[in-house]
Amino acid sequence: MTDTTLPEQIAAQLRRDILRGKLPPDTAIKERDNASEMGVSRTPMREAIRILAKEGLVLLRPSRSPIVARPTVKEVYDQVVVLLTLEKLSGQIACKAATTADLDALSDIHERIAEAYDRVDSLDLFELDMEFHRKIALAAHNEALAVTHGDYLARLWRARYLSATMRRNRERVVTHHGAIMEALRARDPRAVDAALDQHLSNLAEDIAAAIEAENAGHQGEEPGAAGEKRKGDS
Amino acid sequence: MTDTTLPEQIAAQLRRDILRGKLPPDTAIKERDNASEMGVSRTPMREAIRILAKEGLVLLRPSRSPIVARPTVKEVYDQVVVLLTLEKLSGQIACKAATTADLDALSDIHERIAEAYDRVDSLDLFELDMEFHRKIALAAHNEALAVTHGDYLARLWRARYLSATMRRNRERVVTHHGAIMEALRARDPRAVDAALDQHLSNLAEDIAAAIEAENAGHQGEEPGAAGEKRKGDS
DNA sequence: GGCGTTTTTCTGGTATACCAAATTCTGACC
DNA sequence: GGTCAGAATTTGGTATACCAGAAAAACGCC
Repeated sequence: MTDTTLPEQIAAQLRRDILRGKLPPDTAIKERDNASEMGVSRTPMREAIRILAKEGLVLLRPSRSPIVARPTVKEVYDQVVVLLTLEKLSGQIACKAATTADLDALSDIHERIAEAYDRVDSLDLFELDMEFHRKIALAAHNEALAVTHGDYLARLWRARYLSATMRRNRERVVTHHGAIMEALRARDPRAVDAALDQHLSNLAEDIAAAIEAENAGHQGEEPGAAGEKRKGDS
Repeated sequence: MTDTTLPEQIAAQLRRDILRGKLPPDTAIKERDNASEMGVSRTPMREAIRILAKEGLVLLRPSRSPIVARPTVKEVYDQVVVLLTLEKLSGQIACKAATTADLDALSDIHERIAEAYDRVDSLDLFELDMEFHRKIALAAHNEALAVTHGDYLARLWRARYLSATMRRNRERVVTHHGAIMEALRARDPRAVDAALDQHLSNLAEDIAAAIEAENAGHQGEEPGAAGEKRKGDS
């Protein structure tokens, strides 16, 4: 909350640019240029970059320009594993700790997603989906868990955005969300576990496919190569 | 670790001060004063404070001096729950992914702890213990998991340090670590799960007791900013 | 003509000066 | 004497100027 802080605003703007593809992977984020371009100073821009670095969207290198991260399939998959674990933990705790208000809020988001799925922009839809998952973590009433879970959600934003853009699975998403909700309302830990497992396992596959597709496309520079750029095309 | 970056150094220094009690909870960290006191500028001090804030050691308030965090019992307990979950996940994955080199490194730390337990300073011992748990996460070869797990380890440093200082449990710690190691060597997921569960559940109790004890008598804070003086009774 | 060295430049790191908001102290009025 | 308002001080937020290290380009030597 209190997202009126300047570095947060800058970070949000950059985040959208990255997610929308305006700043593709490997793009250098020069704090000086970006700062003057956005009409702010280097100091808040610097902090904004750190925020994005913490989220894993940009990669900080010593004595080098930060660049937009190009996560490997394994990295993303590993992150999904952690996200799945955290969300399952949230579900388990939520079976005991969730209030009816929590569950109602979850239902509300669920219905908004079902209603808006075919209508809104992918990115906006994504914020809704993220809100749904965030509410699950919130329902556990464990702040540390909610924060860390939220961090992973943010980190996986781009990957999930890619997967969601390349093939929207309305039925699957809505059905899965419904199953999760039902299990939570029944306060049945095993059912929650199963529902989350299925939902996020499918997500992992989609994301892996999306990342593979994206990385297959650029085929140019890869990690490890020092100066292997446009050499030899004269 | 080659991260000799200035903000990291400052953060490390402040971290030790906080853990050692030189900066007790609720102490204001005025970036201006601290900066000039340590002979650096506000900029790196500012970043250092952000690092500690991310670790949960200090609390950032809008338009107010950051203060050393005084976590409640519930907050710490919640964090232990997450740590336990992450470490159990690490153990599960490590049963398949760990190399013999990983396990050997773990054994090495284990023996160093057993050998040094009654000899070294609590804080130094703690870094060893932390290294043991970090190695477990490392053995899963999942970077995101290792990083997040490491974050929680760092966040719980102070609480674990308090608990370890107030009552050292040599037998328990060494025995538990041994059990974890054996289970990992056997690559038996269930045994690993049980061993970690037992170890960290006990830890949770100890930590809760330590935090409660500290918060119970926190009205008499300021037992000496630079040195610990037992000026209570007698 | 190729390769090594030097110089130039670009970039992030650090220090400092300025600004705005908030808290607190003080003084006046009720 | 208590309380509220205003001014000054404190403190974090922001902008900018300076510095050091590294990459790249250009020049010169082999």
